[in-house]
Amino acid sequence: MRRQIVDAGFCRASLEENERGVSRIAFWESAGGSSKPAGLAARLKKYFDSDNVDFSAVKLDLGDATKFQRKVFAITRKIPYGETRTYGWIARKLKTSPRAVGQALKKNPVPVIIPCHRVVSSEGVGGYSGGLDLKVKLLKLEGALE
DNA sequence: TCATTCAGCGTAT
DNA sequence: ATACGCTGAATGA
Repeated sequence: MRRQIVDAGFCRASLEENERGVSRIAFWESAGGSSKPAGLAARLKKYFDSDNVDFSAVKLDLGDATKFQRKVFAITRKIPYGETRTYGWIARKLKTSPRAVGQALKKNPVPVIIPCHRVVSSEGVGGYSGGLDLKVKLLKLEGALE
């Protein structure tokens, strides 16, 4: 398993990948520091620099995700950069409830690559496991939010 | 147009 | 069996 740190100004991210694919991304607050991104890490960095980076081909290792969660993740990955969908929109596609969708998204092990921040509530932005402020920042970064 | 309520469904316990 | 959410629709004022 390989682990890299991406420094992105308003936050830092750790990126883990193994032979099966990317397994986890986690964020934390940043206050300086350094790293040398390469490969996918470089693309993540580019994304944080406000570029439209396409992660749709990135291989993922979803680990212990349930079947339902995988379905939600698959749909979420197809939401284009700069666009949003509602929990209800995904729920209708899967014939389930919006709440169940939120539950599943909360378990997303690889934010950004699976863009769960693009899934918002019908009124407002909804929640985010990495902190609501980060969700808002990502959406603004993509121009999906004023 | 708000503010509450509650239906609905996957998970955790 | 039961309680809880990254919700949303219905209800009531």
